[in-house]
Amino acid sequence: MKLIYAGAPAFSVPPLRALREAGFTVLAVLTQPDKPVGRKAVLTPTPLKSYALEEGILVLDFARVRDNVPALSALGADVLVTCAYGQILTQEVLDAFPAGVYNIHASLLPRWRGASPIQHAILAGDRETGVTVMRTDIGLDTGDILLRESFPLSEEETSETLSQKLSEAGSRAIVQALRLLESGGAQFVRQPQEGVTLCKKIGKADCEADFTQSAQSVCRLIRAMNPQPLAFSRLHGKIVNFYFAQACAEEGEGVCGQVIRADKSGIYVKAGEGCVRILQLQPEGGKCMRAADFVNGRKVSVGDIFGG
RNA sequence: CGCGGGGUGGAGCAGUUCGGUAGCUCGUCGGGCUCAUAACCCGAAGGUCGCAGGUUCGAAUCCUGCCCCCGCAA
Repeated sequence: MKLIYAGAPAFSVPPLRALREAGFTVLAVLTQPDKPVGRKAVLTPTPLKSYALEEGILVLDFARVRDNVPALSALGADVLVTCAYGQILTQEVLDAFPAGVYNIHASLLPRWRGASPIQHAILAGDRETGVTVMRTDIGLDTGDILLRESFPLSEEETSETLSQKLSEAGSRAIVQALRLLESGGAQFVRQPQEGVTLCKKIGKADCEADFTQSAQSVCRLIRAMNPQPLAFSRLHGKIVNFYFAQACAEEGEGVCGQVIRADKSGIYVKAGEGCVRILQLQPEGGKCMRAADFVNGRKVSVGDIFGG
């Protein structure tokens, strides 16, 4: 079975590797054009493109796939596998693959259709998550399900660690899925009407910690936004990004967002319910550091208030 | 030329305005106290103050050029 693989972020690399190791022929990799990254706006290829180039795979990085259907068809692939590709496919694109278009999605559909399933599963405190391989249709992650792989989601997981696990699960799932297709044993299940949730792309504006909420919620936000784009708050008028924190029961006088204890064990911030023990953070303009170091440099002390 | 912060012993910072023997907290090592300790007390080691040049009797500090790190925005 010959295929074209579409993706972009690091998340999409392992499944491609797995498909090739499983013996599938990857005719080309479809990805996003290089984008300017960082302060110096250095033109940077997507992780998937870098991998493809190293492996000597043909790379197609159209700004708009929909305008390049003939070029895709010309390769003669049976299927298109997509994984966090980042472009909406048109019917014309879907029709260009005789054996169909399949997507690896990082949630248990129909929950968390959309752009940020991993972050939202953590934000919502889901107890379970996983990956879904579905037959792509014209809707937003609405296609029929071929198979899913699920596992428990602990309160320790960050988007980074969860993303790795899901990427590995997705690798196993897509290989299994394509084998089912080849053998003719594929069975599709329509997505249920119940349990549908949507998630949009996450921006920095969604990352500001609200200490009037429960400590658990704040910690979920921090875990969901680690390592990108990072949950934050303001202290003395400057932005402070949070890397790691734990909810705890520390008691103390103060308003929500106020520091009730600060020592080498962490910075304890009073929340709507419970207390957020910050363990690792990064001041605006500075490097990521342990809370103990931040306290050491006298950048925060008991009574200071986050969120001002 | 998108806006801004920063480079000072192993870590986090002060000192730079108004040049004059390099300081604080933590860590490390040694010793002490203690049933014990992440607690406390005493002591020690450890720094080309990002790099280069300039001004000066004297530069972390003033002037010029360069390198590197980071936040926001894209």
